[in-house]
Amino acid sequence: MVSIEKAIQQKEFKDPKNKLIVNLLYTHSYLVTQQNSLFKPYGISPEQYNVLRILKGQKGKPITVSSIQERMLNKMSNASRLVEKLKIKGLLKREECPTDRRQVDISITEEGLELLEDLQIQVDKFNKNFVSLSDEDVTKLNQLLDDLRG
Amino acid sequence: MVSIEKAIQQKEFKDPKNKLIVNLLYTHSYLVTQQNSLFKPYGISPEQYNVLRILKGQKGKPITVSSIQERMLNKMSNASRLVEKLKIKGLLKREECPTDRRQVDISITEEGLELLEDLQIQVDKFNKNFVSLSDEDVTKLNQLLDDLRG
DNA sequence: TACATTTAGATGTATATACATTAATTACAT
DNA sequence: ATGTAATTAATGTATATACATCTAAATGTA
Repeated sequence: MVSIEKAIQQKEFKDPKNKLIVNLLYTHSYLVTQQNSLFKPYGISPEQYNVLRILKGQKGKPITVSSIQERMLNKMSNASRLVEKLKIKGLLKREECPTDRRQVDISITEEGLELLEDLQIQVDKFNKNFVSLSDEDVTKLNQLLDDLRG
Repeated sequence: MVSIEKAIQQKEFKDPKNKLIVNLLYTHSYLVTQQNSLFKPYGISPEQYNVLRILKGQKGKPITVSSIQERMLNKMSNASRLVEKLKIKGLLKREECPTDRRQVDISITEEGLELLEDLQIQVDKFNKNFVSLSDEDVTKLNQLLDDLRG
């Protein structure tokens, strides 16, 4: 195991709370770097995957850009631009909302669903593999992260 | 407390390991959003702060760009560009390394140190405030994150 | 020495976040 | 009904990551 102290060549932390902030930032970066490798062969980014997952969860029912935004993991994501990228790739379609012409109805295409079919399997595999803690530790870690934001 | 399920409007997760991945991504985003507000008045980004901290830790001894890179929280950071931004702001200086003309000696300026003086206090305050868990829970959380990468 | 290899740093491009602003449309209040 | 406010999505700009490529300089070897 590579300690953070070693990874960033810092002798020690001011206190455990400061270390926790660094630990979160470092662990996130560690995760995301590996996620990128996973997604790369599929031609989409983790954020674009997030959008596709949201669309698939709609089970055919269209959703607006702002609703996608609200459901994203990172609330600062720019759903409008991510949607545009995915549209160019043919993974979703955009239609004018009939009841409100400001809104746009977004839904996943057959191609989008096909891409997810394989990719989701790989993501699940990756997640299972990445998290090699005991069930108990996973639950505890989830709990503590929830508490941290509490 | 806002559960992730509510925050991203997802009914449930496939399993706790999948939830943990999402939890990490979501908690990170939650943290970074608040960090950005903290740094904004100081005119530097969290990443630029990371560079300045590394330089301050050198206690006057210059350091190369690649060494900065190695010590950064996100190993994919582009230290060369971050250094350039900080140089423009007068917070660090770049000097040609006498023993190897490929390398560049970076060191923090008096202005950089002055900026850190106040900012570090605010960062410590923020961290203490952000992490409102018990000492025991902080230690446990640090441990579990370490294990996760183990 | 001469040439190939490696290393350090800079730079180009694509993607994404952060935040402000704009245009079009809808809702609301008078 | 009309003017104002609010909402939706798009867009502009700055910062940063991700990854490839380039140049200059150092290193290593025949």
